[in-house]
Amino acid sequence: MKREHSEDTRRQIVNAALIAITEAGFDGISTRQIAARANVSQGLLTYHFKSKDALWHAAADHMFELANIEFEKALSSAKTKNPRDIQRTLIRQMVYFNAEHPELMHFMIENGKEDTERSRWLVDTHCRPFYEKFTSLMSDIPDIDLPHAFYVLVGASGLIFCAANECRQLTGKDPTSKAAIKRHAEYCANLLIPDEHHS
Amino acid sequence: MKREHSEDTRRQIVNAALIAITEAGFDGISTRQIAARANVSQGLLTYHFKSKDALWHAAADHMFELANIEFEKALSSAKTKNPRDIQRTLIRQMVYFNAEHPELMHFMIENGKEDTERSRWLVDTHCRPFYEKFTSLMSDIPDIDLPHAFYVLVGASGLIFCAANECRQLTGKDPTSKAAIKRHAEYCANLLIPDEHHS
DNA sequence: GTCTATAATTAGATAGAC
DNA sequence: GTCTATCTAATTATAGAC
Repeated sequence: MKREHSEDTRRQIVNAALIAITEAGFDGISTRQIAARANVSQGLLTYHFKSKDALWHAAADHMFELANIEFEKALSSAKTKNPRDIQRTLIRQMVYFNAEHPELMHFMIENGKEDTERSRWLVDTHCRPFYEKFTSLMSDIPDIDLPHAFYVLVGASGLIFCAANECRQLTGKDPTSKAAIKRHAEYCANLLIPDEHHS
Repeated sequence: MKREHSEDTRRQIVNAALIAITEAGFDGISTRQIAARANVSQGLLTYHFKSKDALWHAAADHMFELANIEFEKALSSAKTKNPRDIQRTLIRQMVYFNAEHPELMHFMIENGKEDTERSRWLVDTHCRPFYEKFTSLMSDIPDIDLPHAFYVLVGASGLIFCAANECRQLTGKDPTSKAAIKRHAEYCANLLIPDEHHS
C-alpha cells in the first residue's frame, strides 16, 4: 500500500478549485477556502501548484478535458447519417453539457471578458479547437453567418443553465430538471436546424 | 457658483464603479482602484456610500435606469402596428442594447449565479419588471415556451457582446462594429420571429 | 465635501517541523 | 507529502484634519 496518495490529493484540490472558482470567481475565493473544501491545508496548495494562478490553469484543463471527452462520445454515437442529424446532435449535446456543467460558460465569460494572459491562453488552448470543430460541422449550411451563428447557439443553449439560479428566482421554474433540459434541447435544435419539411 | 459639487462627484464615482465592477468583478476590484478611476480619494467613497456593497447597489440602479429609458424609447418609437413588428423591434433593441452595454449581462451573470442577498435584490428589483414586460409582449405567440424562449433570446442576443473580447481573439472579427451589430440584430429577429410568409 | 493617516482583517506565498 | 506558523502586502472601513 503506497502511502504517497499525492495524485488523489491533487485531483481533490483541482475539483474543489473548479467548483469554488465557478461559484465565487477567481478573486472571490481564497486559497484557504479552496484548501478547506478539499480538506487539506493551505500550504499544500503551494506544494502541488506553485501559485493560485497555476491552480486556475489546472482547473481549466480538467474542465475542458471532460468536455472534450463528452463531445467526442456524443458525436461518435451519432452514426454518420446526413449532416442535419449530426448538427442536431451537436446542438442537443451542447444543451446537455451546459445543463450538467454550467461552470464552463461561467469560466469563459468571467475569464474571457478582458484581454489578459489567462483569456488568451483559454482561447488558444481550449476554445479554438472546439470552434474549428463546430465550423467544420456546420459549414454545409448554405447561409451560415459566422461568428454570429456560433455565439447565438452557445448563448441560446447555455445561458438558461449559466443563470439557473436567476431563472429559478425569476420564474419559479428549475431549468435543470430532466424535463426542462430536454425541452430546451429540442427548442434549440428546432430553432437552429429546423426539420427538413419546414424549410 | 455652488462649491458643493457633491452630485457630480457621486455620479463620477458610480460611473467608475460600474465600469470597474464589470471589468474585474466585485471582488476583483478594490475601492482604492475605483476611487483612483474617479479621481477622488478612497475615503470619499465611504462618505458618499457607506460601504462597497452600497456602492454596488448604486451602480446597478444606475445601469438599469439607463436600460429602462432606452427600452421605453425603442418600444414607443415602434408605432403600434401588428404584434410581430413590436416583437421584432424588442429583439433588435435587445441586441443593440447588449452591444452598447455588455455590462448588464455581465452584471447579471456574475451576481446572479449564486443565491445571495444581491442576487435576490437584483431579480426582484430590476429583472422581474422587464421579464413581465417581455412575457406580455410575447404572449400572443401560439406555442411560446417560457422561460425557455426568454433565455434563448437573451443568450442569443447578448452573448456575442458579453464575450466580445473572446470573439475577437477567437475569430478575428469585432462583433461591436456597426455592421456586425446590425447583422446580429437581423439574425436574431429572423430566427425568433420569422417573416410572415415563412411560417 | 474632500483629504490623509491608520486600524483591523485577510490575502497569497514561504519556511521549517514532522 | 502534509501541516503549522509566519511574512509581506493589500483589503475595507474609520477618525480626524482642513
